[in-house]
Amino acid sequence: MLDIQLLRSNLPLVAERLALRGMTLNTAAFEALEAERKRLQVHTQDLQAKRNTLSKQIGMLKGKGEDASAVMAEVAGLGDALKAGEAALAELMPRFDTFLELIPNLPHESVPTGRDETGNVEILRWGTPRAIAAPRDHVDLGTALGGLDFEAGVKISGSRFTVMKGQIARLHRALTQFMLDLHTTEHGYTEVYTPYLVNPESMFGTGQLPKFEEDLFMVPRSDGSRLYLIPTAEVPVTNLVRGEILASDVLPLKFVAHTPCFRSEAGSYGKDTRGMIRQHQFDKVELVQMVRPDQSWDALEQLTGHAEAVLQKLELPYRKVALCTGDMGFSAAKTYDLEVWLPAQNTYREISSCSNFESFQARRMQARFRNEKNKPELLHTLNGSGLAVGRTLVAVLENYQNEDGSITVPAALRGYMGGTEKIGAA
RNA sequence: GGAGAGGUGGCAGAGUGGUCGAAUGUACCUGACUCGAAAUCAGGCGAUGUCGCAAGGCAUCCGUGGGUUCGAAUCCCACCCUCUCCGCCA
Repeated sequence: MLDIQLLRSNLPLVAERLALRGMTLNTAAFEALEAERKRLQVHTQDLQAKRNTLSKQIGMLKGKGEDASAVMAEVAGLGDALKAGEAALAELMPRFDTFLELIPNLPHESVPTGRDETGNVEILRWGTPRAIAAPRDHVDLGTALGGLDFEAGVKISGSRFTVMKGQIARLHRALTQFMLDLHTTEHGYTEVYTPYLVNPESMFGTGQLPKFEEDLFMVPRSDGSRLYLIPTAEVPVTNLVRGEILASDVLPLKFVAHTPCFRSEAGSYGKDTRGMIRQHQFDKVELVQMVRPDQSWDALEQLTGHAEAVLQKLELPYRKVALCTGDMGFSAAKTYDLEVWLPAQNTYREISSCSNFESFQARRMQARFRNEKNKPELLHTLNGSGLAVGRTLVAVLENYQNEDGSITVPAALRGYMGGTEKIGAA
């Protein structure tokens, strides 16, 4: 959520920055709502003030044993106007809030301008793709090894679900353990285990609701309430600080969590239908930071580096891309994507997304800390995948494939694989 | 699921219809004392919104949502959560 004061004081600037994202801000609608809000609020609060003053007089008169009937008659006359004002405000404010809640974050000035993903800017490439003659994709490799069973996933649940078995399942688990250990022991993150089902308030806090409900799996409950399956650990972990006022010296907070992620992928039918690239359920190791506002831009570079370290230790070639204004997510002020090399697709594919949200999520969540003046101030939140485990498995299978269809286990993972050096070797 | 207790400021904890946004303690900030610190003493110290150039004013907030009343932390209704005991259970 944007700062309402910014819209009031500099609406053209906000509209201009949002235009970079391809969004047209309805400034006339905002100004009309704002004018109405101001009129109603001032009017209503004025009436409330009158009522309060008169009611206090009644209290004092009665306390002294004097007659208060004249004042009581006066305050009774306020009743209808007051009720009408309060009702009108109660009707208007949700519309006002909704307008604000549907506005995405403003892109940081360093974000490249562009309409869509073609406007993204490559920052760097790391590693050199190994020459593989006629590379096979992870579907062929995993199926042949008996470790990926897409048909079983379809039978049990439906499309976009996969079953992993044997050494492939273990490799998947090894990747998770490796990532968690790396981030906790070398990058200073605290491991957390969180719920996978969260309430609507949490989804609102990180920005998935109200605008992106169709991307989520929802679980209705018998009492009429609802829970949502998390689409990323970002939601439960970032919401740890929702409604909190933190002491300044606990910042920065750095959390890492491994969770399954659930996405309905509505609107992506026909995209990446083959294999494990786009699933309704996948595992991810997520990095989350809560920092002081003056440190969030340094933190974004560091956090991205932590995600890159995973790829480097696995010796997987990748590139780092700065998303342009038109390709960024709703809540982000700036995002770097890490894209891993997939030989069978002969291209780089997203495996991590690292963003600074500045105060956008914190304002929705009312997540604050006490600053030097001892006043509550919104903190900044960041997160990034470190990494998406399913896609990392795909990358390992494809980049470490051998001519005979076996998979060499990356050196960094062998300790997690009981020393196994090769999967599917005779 | 059943029975009971409880949810008040950063924390602890008073407050059962009228100057209560809320005693007190603690934490925190400022000052005094001190070479410095601790202790002690004095003062200050909730959040959000809104109006205003400002000084400052006003509104709202005592788990949440309704209701009663001129007036609600306080009374009524519903719900949520926490704790204790019982039942069930990986």
